[in-house]
Amino acid sequence: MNMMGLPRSVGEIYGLLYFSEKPLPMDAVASRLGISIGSASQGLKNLRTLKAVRSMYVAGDRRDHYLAESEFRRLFSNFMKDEIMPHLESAKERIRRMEELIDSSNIEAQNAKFYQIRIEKLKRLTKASSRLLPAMAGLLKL
Amino acid sequence: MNMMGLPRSVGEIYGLLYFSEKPLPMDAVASRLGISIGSASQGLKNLRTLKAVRSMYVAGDRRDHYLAESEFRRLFSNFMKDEIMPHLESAKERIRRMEELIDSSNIEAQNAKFYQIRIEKLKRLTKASSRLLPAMAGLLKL
DNA sequence: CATATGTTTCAAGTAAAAATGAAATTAAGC
DNA sequence: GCTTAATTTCATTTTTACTTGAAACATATG
Repeated sequence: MNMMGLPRSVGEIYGLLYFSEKPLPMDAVASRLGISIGSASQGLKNLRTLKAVRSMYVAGDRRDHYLAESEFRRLFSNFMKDEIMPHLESAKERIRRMEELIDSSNIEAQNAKFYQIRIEKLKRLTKASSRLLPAMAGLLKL
Repeated sequence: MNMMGLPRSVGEIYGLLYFSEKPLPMDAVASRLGISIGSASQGLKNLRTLKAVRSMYVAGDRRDHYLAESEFRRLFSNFMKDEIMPHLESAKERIRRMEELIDSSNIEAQNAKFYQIRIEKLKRLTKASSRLLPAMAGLLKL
């Protein structure tokens, strides 16, 4: 979770649900972890957005009950699609703009050459990432 | 850098050096980025630890001069080796201890079964990660 | 060796992120 | 449609992370 840029508490919520056979209502999560229901609500919202948990109906109980997505392969591929890929695309866009800037401004030939080489490396990196990262999800045969 | 758990300023230092043909002394980095020399010193220390920059001697100048490592493949594999792999190992260790705990404590058979399945998934994840992540560095032919 | 220049360290200050708690909103059950 | 339980939202507080600046340390040079 830390790697995914989420607070510790969100990791704790996921961990609790991952090791719970029954779906848990929010108040149980909050009291078990000793956090406020406000935090629990926000944390669960984050996890729902990532599709790392889903809420389900439990007969005879008004409360939402939460269940962890336990297929890491699916977690990973969702995260890739929703978080990493958009970043990569915006990186590509920024690199493109940088390139234009260098072409249009009158930088000395030697410096321009250097910048172009560095930009080329960045382009190769983003390209390789776009290729490799989605492939990884496929390789994760868990 | 964010993904690697480093502050923005460290990313800025690396970015500046990445696009500098000449190695830069610390005070140039600090003044160019508008940060204190204390921050610059710490940031460069971080980057040196990651082998993302190296300092070099420049004739006739007492100051250390810094140059960015521009091979992403090398950056990636260093990061993998020094930061990711140790984490993975400690994760494996924690999983092992969890397993022992379940075996030794008298949990009802049905629950124990559930925990074992979840732990099995974690083990497969760490195993796959140990296999895939280093392989990625090799695939990064940039 | 003394001085000046460059660098690191770290306590204190500042900024950013996360948690709380209570008010607002939603919706279930009667 | 009213009541009440459940949940969300958000201003405030708390915590954590980052930056600064000054002192300590290191090292080159005369």
